[in-house]
Amino acid sequence: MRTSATPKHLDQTLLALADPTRRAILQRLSAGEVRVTELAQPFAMSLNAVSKHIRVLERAHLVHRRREGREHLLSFTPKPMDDVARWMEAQRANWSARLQALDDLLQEEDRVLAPPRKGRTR
Amino acid sequence: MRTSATPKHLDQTLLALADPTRRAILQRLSAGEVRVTELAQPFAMSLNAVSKHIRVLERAHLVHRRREGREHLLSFTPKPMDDVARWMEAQRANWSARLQALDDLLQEEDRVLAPPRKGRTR
DNA sequence: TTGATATTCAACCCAGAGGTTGAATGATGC
DNA sequence: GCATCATTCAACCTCTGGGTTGAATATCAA
Repeated sequence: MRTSATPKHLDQTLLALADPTRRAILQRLSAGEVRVTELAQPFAMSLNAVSKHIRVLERAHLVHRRREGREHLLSFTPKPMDDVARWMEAQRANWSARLQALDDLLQEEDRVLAPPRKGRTR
Repeated sequence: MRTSATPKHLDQTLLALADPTRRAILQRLSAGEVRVTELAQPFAMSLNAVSKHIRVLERAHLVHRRREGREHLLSFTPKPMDDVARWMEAQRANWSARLQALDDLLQEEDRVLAPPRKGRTR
């Protein structure tokens, strides 16, 4: 079934990561499960605002919520980040392949402009 | 002077990447310089829309523009992607360190709950 | 000059982010 | 049952993103 890495997924993951508050949340969460209120405490914004950020992270599947009574325990889910990493790696490969091709081309030009020295030039 | 990797930079880079059109543009550009019109051609949107996307990519320093007469030649600049990769790598390290700590803890608990067997329990 | 081409600028539209406040829901503890 | 605590839902505001169209700018070609 292969759920990972459709463009839509990438969009949501990257969008979720493109905010310092949310990155801070992930950082905190990567140290272990935290309750919503506890998580919100250090931020200079309302609990509601943090709650919304959490929803964005959930939508991107970067955060998982486990209900325990009235408390909601949040944890980090790294898989979407792996997908991003894979995309970036593919991009990097593309890029360096192009540089290699360019390099080859330049070397070819050199060979043409300055043929195997045998006197002759000049 | 160290320009790289302030949160603001990361925000702009990740935001720029969080759009399929812009990712496609980067893909195309990683194969070499392209003119704006040429670049816009395959997309089902106005030239102006593509022009705006390009501006977003420039703001994130993912694309460099070289003017040659009336033509603007665009090229891919990979450095901001490296910064993203570095952040993700740090995050990943954090995460696995936590898993390791958790693992150690569980092992410790095991040792406590089931001490070096010597009969005794039951 | 004049006309065509490459590109941006400007104004506008609509949807969605990111924040607020206030009310609703749902578990807990007496 | 009742007050309290943890959390979300709902409505609202403002700003920005992504798109449009139409006009402006700059270069090329004649």
